[in-house]
Amino acid sequence: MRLKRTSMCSLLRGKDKDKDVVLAGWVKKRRDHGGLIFIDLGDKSGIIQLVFNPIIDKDSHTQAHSIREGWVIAVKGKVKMRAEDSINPKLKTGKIEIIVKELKILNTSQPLPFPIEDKIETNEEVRLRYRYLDLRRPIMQRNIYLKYRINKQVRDFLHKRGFTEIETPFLTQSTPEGARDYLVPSRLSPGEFYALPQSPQLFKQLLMVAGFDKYFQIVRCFRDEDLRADRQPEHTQIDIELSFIEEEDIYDLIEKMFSFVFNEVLGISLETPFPRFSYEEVVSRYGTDKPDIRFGLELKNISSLVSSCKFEVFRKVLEKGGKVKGLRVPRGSSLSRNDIEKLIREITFYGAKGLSWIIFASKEKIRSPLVKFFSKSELLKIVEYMEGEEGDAFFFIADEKTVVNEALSHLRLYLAKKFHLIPEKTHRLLWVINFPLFEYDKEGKLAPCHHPFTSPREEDLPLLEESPEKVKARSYDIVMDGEEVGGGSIRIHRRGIQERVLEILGMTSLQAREKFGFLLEALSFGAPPHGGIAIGLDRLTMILAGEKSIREVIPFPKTQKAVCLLTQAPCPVNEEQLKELHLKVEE
RNA sequence: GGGGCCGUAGUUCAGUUGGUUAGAAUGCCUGACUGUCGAUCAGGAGGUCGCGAGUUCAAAUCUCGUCGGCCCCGCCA
Repeated sequence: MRLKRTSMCSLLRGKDKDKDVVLAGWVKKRRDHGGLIFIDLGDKSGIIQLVFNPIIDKDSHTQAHSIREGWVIAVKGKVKMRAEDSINPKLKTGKIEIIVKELKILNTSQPLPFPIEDKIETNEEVRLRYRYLDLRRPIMQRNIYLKYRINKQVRDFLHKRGFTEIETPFLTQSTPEGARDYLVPSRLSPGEFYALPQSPQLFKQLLMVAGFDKYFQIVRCFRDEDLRADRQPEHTQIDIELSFIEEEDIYDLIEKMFSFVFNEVLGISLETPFPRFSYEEVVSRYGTDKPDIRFGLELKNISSLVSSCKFEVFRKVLEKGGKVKGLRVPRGSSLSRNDIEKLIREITFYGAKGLSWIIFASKEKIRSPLVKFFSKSELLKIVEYMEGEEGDAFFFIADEKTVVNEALSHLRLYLAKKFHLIPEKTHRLLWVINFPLFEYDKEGKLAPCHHPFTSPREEDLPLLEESPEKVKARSYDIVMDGEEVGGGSIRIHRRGIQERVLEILGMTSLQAREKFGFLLEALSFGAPPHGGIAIGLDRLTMILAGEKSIREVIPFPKTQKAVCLLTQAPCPVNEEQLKELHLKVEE
């Protein structure tokens, strides 16, 4: 006989007393007193206590002895108020319990490899192998629901504003630049491959040419690059593109969208507009293009202060065109030599060769390796320039510009965590704008800062020829709590400029036509001015969930070696499959 | 490609200078128990010390290699 559930476990309350109900779910806990048996029954709503009493129903009580954690059962019973002294304030359903009259065991379970609860110390390896159990934990359910709610609010918001969700292909063409592509061999075209999209970039531009005007898609993107805590081979993007717009339209739209979503999902109201910083400014003040501005510790350039000092390290760096920058740690004078050694180790990963420091306990008590090279008044001058007070510590790095910035921005974050300077549950969003259009890569080649379809600023067009590195892009990043959560640009919509940019990037017109011919052609058929943005849904969810890894908000993520521990993908395939695809595997 | 941390019972960990039968907590199994909610009490089972080789009278422990997980650099237009 079938028991059809009448309520979710955790939705019952005192007002339901004396009701007959049917509940179904997982056995979370069993407390067997021989006579009475208590079982905590749980589902996605939460848990409720069942009471098995041999006097009420001998059969179910006998069966309940054999029930174990993780089993799936359905029960029919009556909602009863608990006695005053046996109320459990920890449960939403703690004032009531279900007196079981009938029990049906729907499934048994092996003993669980780890407890289904929030605070577990289990290895991630084990969690990933049994991901379906890991996902049963309330915190994981919360994360997945959170992502869904964000997803849903974004859709609602964009829908209300006249956007249309349009799909784009997953089997598409490999692009020469950017990240490595995931390739898919073609059976029907021997020796040829599709690529999984790194983003729907070109297709959404084509949709603008097609006149759809306002497009969005919540879409998977693929990149075959090495993984990190905030990077997975496939991630989900909120992809947006509009026609006949400018930067301000995007800022306005996205600020409204974030405000709406934050308010609907978390009840947080955001201050708009978000502050805007130029690329140059954030790099100078924070050493990175994705600063966390929830705390200070800003970088200061002391190059001019030390340009003629006795300290050779500083002088030589400056002679070679490098920089000396530093930051002030309020009340940092408590740092020990050991702590400082640790800081030095931290920055060496970023290529910094050394760290200079001043421990400014008081005007009389200054500890620093620089005392050998600087007079006391010179040191005080530096402290004054850094706006220091007694009890502060100061750290300086001298090197070429990028090393100084990267090392100091890392140091800044490290110290902020160490001194608990980052306010919890506070979010700060900002725009980074005025990026250069190009930058030089390691081989000294010009590469796009954003991507090769980004429009240069109109007024910089003349610079494109003589000094392309000075051209500013019409691109923008949105940064939240030190994470880049999105970025986009106004695109090039005129064929001539697009051809010119590809040429500057070192592509012959033949190569350009081969790879992007369809785009160039599309631009020549009345492409409207257009632009857009892509928001990283996983990163956004991660931050809002307060998680440190993107894997915590992706139901079935991959390990650092891009392996799925649950399914064991990737795996070898048989000869026949390879043959069909015209592939041979090299030993 | 490189650096760091880690791998011992189902799980989380301890394991001293290389030395007896590798321990603890929790989980699991059996039994007792009518108001528990971290139930309690009594008893019990459970180990390829990731894998391989080497050094040694003797290896969880030392060496080399290898596999796997995490963090990071490179990479990620």
